[in-house]
Amino acid sequence: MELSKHYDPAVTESGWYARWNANHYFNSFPDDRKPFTVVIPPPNVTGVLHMGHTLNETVQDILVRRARMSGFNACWVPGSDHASIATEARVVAMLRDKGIDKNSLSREEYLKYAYDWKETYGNIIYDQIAKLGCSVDWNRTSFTMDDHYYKAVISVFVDLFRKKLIYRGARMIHWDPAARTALSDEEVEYQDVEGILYFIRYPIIGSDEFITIATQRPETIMGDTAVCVNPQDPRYKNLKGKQINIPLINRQVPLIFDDYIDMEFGTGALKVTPAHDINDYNLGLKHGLKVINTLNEDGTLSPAAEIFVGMDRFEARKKIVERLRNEGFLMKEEAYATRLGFSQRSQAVVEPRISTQWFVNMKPLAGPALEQVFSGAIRIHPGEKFLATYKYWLENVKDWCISRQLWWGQRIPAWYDNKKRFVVAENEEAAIAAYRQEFGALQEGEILTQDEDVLDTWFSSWLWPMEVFRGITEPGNREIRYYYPGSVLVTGQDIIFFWVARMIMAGMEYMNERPFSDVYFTGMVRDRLGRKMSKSLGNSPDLLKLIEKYGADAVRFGIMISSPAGNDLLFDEAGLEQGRNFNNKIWNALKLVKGWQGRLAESPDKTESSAEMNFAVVWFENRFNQVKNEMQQLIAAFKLSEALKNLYSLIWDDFCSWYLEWVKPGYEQAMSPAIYKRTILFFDELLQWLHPFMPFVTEEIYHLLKDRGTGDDLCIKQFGAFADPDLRVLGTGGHLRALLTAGREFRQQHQMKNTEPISRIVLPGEIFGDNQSLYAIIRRQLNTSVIDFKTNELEKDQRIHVIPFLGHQIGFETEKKIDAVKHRHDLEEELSYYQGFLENLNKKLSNERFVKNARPEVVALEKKKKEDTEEKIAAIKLTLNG
RNA sequence: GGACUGCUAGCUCAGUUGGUUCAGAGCGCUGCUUUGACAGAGCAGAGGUCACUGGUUCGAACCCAGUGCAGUUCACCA
Repeated sequence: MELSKHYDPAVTESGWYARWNANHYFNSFPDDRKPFTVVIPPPNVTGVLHMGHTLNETVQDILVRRARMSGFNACWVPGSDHASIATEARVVAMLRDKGIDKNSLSREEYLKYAYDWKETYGNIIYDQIAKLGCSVDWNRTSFTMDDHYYKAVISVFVDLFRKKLIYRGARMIHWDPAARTALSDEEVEYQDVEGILYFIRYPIIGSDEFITIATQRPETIMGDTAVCVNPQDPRYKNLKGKQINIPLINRQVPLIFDDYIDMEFGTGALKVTPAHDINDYNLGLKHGLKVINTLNEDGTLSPAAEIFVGMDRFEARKKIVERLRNEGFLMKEEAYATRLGFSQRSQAVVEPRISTQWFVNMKPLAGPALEQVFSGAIRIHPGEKFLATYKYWLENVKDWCISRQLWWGQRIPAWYDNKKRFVVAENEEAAIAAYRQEFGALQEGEILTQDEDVLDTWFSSWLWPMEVFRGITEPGNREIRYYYPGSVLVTGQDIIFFWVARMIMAGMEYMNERPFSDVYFTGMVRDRLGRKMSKSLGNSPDLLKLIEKYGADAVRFGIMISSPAGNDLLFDEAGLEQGRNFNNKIWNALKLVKGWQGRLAESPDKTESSAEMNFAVVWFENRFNQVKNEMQQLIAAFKLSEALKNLYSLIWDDFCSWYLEWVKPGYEQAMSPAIYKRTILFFDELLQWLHPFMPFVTEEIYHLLKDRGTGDDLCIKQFGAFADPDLRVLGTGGHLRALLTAGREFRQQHQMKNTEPISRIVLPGEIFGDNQSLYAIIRRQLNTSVIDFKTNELEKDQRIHVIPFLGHQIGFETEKKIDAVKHRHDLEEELSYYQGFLENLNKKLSNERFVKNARPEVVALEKKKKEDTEEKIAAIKLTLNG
């Protein structure tokens, strides 16, 4: 069969993915093998996979495929997350485009639209996961709003409520005015912004005096219910018992005293607005102040504000500043650097707001989660970066606000009577029963009404490692017993609190066991210049287009090769190009090896060329063992990028550039069948080791290399055992390569083409021993027919070019005269380097303190270095004077 | 403001318990090479005061202290 010039991923990738699935290679069932369980961090159904997902999925696939090929029963569960706020925002926007107002719909009608949306986008994401080659078990696809999953979330809510770990109460929470819902602390992102500090004077009642306060938020003065100063502040001591008038609305509020006030800041006087600031709220509690909420849910001013009612808060700020200025209350404005909280999903500026919400009491859950990580039961990679953050968060964890004023999500299972008394139960029927028990029978005509709100998405995601195996809804079932706990969780470091810590809490609470043994945090994907990927910068590439252009293997390669463990990944298409070229390199090696198939010698091999005696074969086998050992260690330490680099270099340099050249038959020569067979085996195994990283090209070439029986697919081929490398063989290989390089350099310097033979090479015999196949390599690679070993008889002949080599001398004899001047110059430079080196060694060895204090091995090593260097110097001198 | 992490070749990063065959890799760069697997390539090569300043040590990219810069994260000072 004629093989194309370049490898073409498009034709092979879809075909192989379909075949793997048809053969159910990715479907897992509990059996006698050890499980290797990975649950995908479920992407939001709101959109498409971005490069961060691509990195995560690739890492997971590498680990899962490797486990599958290492005797484990690998199970990778795919799925998606309903992402309540984000999806609701998208669906509402979609409806608006269609001219439909969400508020005109019933809950049921709305949810129908939302589910349609989910079907469309969820499937796009799954298609991308497949295109990337991810070996997930599609039969296990889970969604956080599946029926059983929904039930699991509800039952966990009910259970935690009964355990008094969930409560309902009025608290100061973060309010997203755009999404019109409460948020958890984690969903608020702070940004430094340039603000203005306004100095406003408030009239003191019963005098002509004023007291000046400083604020960033003049639009909240209508919510002021006090002005506060430090009791130690001499400026204000005389104002005790005074009332203050709020400008514009003329409301009287008391002047209060509290240590909390920093006398240095601003004017040392604070306007207290308990409804709109957490600190003011606390002050209000302490001093029994009124709470006046001047903002509506959407961020406009409420009737309680009295003025500018219905105007947006930022617009109102401008107007109020204007009026304060006109009416003489605004004393000055100062530029002020501050920090504002933004909603992670809607980007709206978050408002502190007092509101009745549901909360999880986190402290009791945090303890075991902390212990799991600190005892080493759960290992975090890379540890040093995240341990401290993890610990701090858990030790200072605050209660988790879990209710959201949305429709897309699990509806809170609480039912209220007319008097707002409530019961929590799995469903309405149970609620009625529970109600009767707690409050007695319902009044005639009275009904219980379910809470309108839904739960935070993360309140469902935290059950993911359990409920994908129905561990909550069918506790103790066969699957949860087999697959739980999972092996490794791969995710972005940005959701360590949102998800990872909470999963550990839930796992400990409901399984009394960690949900996974290792957590591998990938970095953030940035562009080539280190900027975050964002839509507005247009630097976020389209995954499917990249796969179309380079192939999925190249995308995987490109993203892994530049992704050192735990560091941010600077995404650059150059890496993908490197991956594509790598595909092609392997493809061409295939073409070369296939070409030998028709040239196999008919007679059995003679001893000299038989594979076991052949230096190239022996050397490569050991080199491969060396890399296998290195890779094993690197992968165990989650250094996947390093492992891939080693393998890349093994294939490209050691296999293609050295090994294949060494065993390549000469022009019109036959190929040794024994060596051919070994070469195919090496190739097979190289593909196998590469397969987890680049599954498509390896599977394709594996099948082109040789006819395979049914079911002999690389995807499920089990790794064999491997030995430690023989270091002596590796050493000799290194010398051989150095010799060949020296020969090439010699040719380069003297403009000798490869076709022009070197008539004779003189080598010190002790370096390479008596392996004939090795000398055969030297002869062919350097294009020479004669190798002599009489180094001490190197004639003083213009045609002999003598160079120092590993403390010895080697000579190249040619037909033409060589340029001796440049040669001398190089040698002299080399000589002076070694002389300097020797001087240092001598200095060190004559230093009594060194000889006395250093370990004996080190001293011996230095002495050996000295001897070697002296030998080298002698060899160079001999050459120069020779 | 606190905490953490990093600073090694033009770029991205390795460098395990301190020992000048240890200053490395990939990409990029420079030169040469085109009938025989591969120009999506081959071969050869150039590039670094290991952020800075001190200290410990016979010896420091590596350990310690300080400084600078960058990044991450936490924090209620209006």
